[in-house]
Amino acid sequence: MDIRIAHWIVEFMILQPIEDCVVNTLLYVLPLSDNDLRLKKAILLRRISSEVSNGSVSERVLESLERIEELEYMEGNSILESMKEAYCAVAVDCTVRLLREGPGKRADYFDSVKRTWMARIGKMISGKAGLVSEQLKETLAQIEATKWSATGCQNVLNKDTRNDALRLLKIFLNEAREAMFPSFLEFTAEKMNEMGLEKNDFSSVSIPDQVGLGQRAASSTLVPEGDKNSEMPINIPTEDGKKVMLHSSSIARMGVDTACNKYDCLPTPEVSKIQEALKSSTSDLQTLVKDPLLDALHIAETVLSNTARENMNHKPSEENQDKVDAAVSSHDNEGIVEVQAKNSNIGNQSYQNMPRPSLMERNSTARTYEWDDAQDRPEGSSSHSEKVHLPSPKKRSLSPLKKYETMKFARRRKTKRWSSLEEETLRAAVEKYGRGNWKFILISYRDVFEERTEVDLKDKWRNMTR
DNA sequence: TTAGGGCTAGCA
DNA sequence: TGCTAGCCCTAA
Repeated sequence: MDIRIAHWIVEFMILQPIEDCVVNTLLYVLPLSDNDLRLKKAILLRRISSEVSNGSVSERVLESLERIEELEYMEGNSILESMKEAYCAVAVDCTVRLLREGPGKRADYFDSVKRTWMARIGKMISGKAGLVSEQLKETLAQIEATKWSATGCQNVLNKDTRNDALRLLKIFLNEAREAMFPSFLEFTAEKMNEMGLEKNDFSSVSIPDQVGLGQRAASSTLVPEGDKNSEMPINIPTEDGKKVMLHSSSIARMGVDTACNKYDCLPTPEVSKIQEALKSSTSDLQTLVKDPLLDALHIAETVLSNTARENMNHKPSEENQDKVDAAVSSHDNEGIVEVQAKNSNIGNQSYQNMPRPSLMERNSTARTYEWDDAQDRPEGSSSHSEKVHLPSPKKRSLSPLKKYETMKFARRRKTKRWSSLEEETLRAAVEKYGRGNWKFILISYRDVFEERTEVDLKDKWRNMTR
């Protein structure tokens, strides 16, 4: 699948109220680029949102917030105040949680204070990171004081830090989602609706390869280096038969200013100059280099005509074995089937008295040819000396010994019994996702079904339900 | 990718 | 020898 399409799908799905395992599966199976900062941010927000919906707050949320802060910094965006507050509240809750778990965890608490506050946040303050607020500094001082004061500890314990963290995280998530534009798919659908396009018109929307990955965000920093001058349009047909060209940068601008609806490729003098230079160098190249395709076509025609002539002059041999050899040496598949069928009928009497070969043997016998790049024609052969020779592979029959070697590689997998864990997982997965989604189930529980295929899952379910 | 027919290895 | 779980092949 095209990476751009994968990004559009992930970006759209990640904002939908669907289960995390579906999102995880999408992230696992779809080809994703590492350049789309917007998509990264969406994934991090989704991760935080999942934790919040589960009512849990962990240091993973802290890490996600820090990574979002890095992305915002890379995009040149300012940090939301709600994000700073949420970060502070999550840090407090992560630390106080250990204090609440009893005296036995007191050592862990001080360790957490050291890890979460002294190291992580202290480093951020010294580095002037965007998440640092006055509130955070004050909280740091209070937390540090609890290390030496019993009353300080009690004050911290009296606070409902969990709810504070969850509440502030929710506020931040709402603001962050509002700050982000609609997903590309939603945005495109909305724009097409505005243009009065029918649903069926989507099929006629052409999306060229050069359209960037998630490049519709406001900041031009989302466009990877090197792609900034290579924007290609998305052609969207309108009701009157004309086509509206949406450029990735234009789409980005539309995200900011939807009143702007006329777009073109960066009409700067520099771009025009480069375009002219490219056109000039292309024409120079065309005059210097002869297109090899024409020669290739000519050679192909010659080979085809020679082959046809050769087939017309071919005389069938008298012996049956020769018929088989002819079939083997022929490049015409229909010829192979036909002559093989004849041969099997010819030997039918003796064949009936023989034990029936296994399916594997039958298959390997029927297909026991191998490709050989070696030229089979003797050097200096007068009949072929004037023909054009291309290094094409040829089929040749194999000796019985060779057949056995080939069969060895097509041997059955060793039977592996299903463990109770595999059976239980399969049963639960079918209950959850339904029968028939074997590939999806396999990917979702790859760690359980380590050496299984989707067909194995299907077969096992068939056995279990017999 | 899935469904279903058919084959095979392993076991009682 | 018969049964069956697991595996393979092929059509859709």
